[in-house]
Amino acid sequence: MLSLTEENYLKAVYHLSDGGTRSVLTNELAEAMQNKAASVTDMVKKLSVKELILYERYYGVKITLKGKLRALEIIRKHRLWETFLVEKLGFNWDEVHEVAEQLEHIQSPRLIDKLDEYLGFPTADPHGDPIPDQNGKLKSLPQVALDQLKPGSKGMICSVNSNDPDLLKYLDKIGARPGKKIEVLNRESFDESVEVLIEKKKLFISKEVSKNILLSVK
Amino acid sequence: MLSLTEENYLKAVYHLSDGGTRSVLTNELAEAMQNKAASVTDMVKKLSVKELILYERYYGVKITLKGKLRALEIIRKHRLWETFLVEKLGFNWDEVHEVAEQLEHIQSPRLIDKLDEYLGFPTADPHGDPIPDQNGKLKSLPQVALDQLKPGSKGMICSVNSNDPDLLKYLDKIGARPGKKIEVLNRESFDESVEVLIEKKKLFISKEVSKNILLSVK
DNA sequence: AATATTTTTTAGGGTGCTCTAAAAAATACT
DNA sequence: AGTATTTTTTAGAGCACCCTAAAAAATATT
Repeated sequence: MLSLTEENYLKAVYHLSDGGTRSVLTNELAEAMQNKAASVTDMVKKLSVKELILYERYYGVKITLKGKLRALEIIRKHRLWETFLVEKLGFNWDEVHEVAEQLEHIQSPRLIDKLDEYLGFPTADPHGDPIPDQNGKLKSLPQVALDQLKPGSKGMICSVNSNDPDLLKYLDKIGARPGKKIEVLNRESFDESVEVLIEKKKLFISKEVSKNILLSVK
Repeated sequence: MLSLTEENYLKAVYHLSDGGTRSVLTNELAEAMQNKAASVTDMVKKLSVKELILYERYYGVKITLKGKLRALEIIRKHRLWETFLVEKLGFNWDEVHEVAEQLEHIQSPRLIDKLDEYLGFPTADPHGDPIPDQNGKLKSLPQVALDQLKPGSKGMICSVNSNDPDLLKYLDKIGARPGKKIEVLNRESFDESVEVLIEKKKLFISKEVSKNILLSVK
């Protein structure tokens, strides 16, 4: 049984390590959790006793298989709740993150499986992020960030790599939602902004923003 | 902003005082919260500073209007979630209490209003208990416990005054669910058990159980 | 390579909620 | 009324999670 705080730390480790690929440093985790480094050191020791992460003094942490599965359970809940909020309750996709952060900690395997069924076993949440199944399996297509694509490329927005409400509102306003087709027209050399075509409308997207838009390309 | 613990204490005070009618003693609250009396004393001091209850040393606590409204918000959330679990997710009415105890603490007025709307603004939860509206108003009909009724009386089960899963399962098994019509046939003098008719079936209900079945009678 | 800087850890402390043991107040008993 | 019992409160302490300040280790600079 993990405390709410432990769950949040574990999730942060998972995300910061890109799903267990990289090691995560103490200060990164402190930044993400909005805590001081000293507090992080305490917590990672706790999680490492529980074998959810591997902790080596001065070298940060790696998530274990056990920890990864536990983190994926939480992410599964988060993304199912987000889907529920948008699909059933009529929330906008840019308004659900905060509430889902609370709902993801509800403890009841039955609830989450029933919710999954009620939603028709969705494989992606409203932001396009894949929803892990009961076993923690992710159905993820390869994704490329918009700032990596050459002019001429076409693809579909499949996820937005941010929870910043302002960014999400902005993307919503310009029509850059998951599921939308997008074509890269041109890249300006002076600021690396990119000109794209979304639903027959031309628009410019800054380098900063384009890094957060993930596409699937054929 | 109340902590999870404060919310639970406040709710207990509301329930134990029958909605603010009676005073609640420290030991009652300790029993209800499964804590020691000393811990209760600490907490009631906190809640009384926040003006949610009136606390007088050695004489227990009374809930204030402010406290009552706050408690009703939590109860509203609890009952709306229970309704959701039964109506939408297909839970049985005897399986929802525990999960609703968690869900009731989710902080998001928008969520709860949307949920209310999604459920069609229900006025009673699956146990027949009234759901407070946004202003804390309860739409409650006068209710009588089954053990108070004379043979010959007819009524409808409108709520079951217990969260004991075993009792709820038992009532579910014998068909004594909220909404069911019921007629009192006879009362046995030796053990005060009562013979009733539910959906054309005769059955005996013990004194203990009959105290927890609340009816509305014409 | 020695020194300066940055990162991380340790040490010690604070708050929220819980406990036990002892003291104080209220209540019950003779 | 005076004593015994029950209830409640106070005092002091523990655990989870957070902090600051100082020490230790790693890294960067000259």
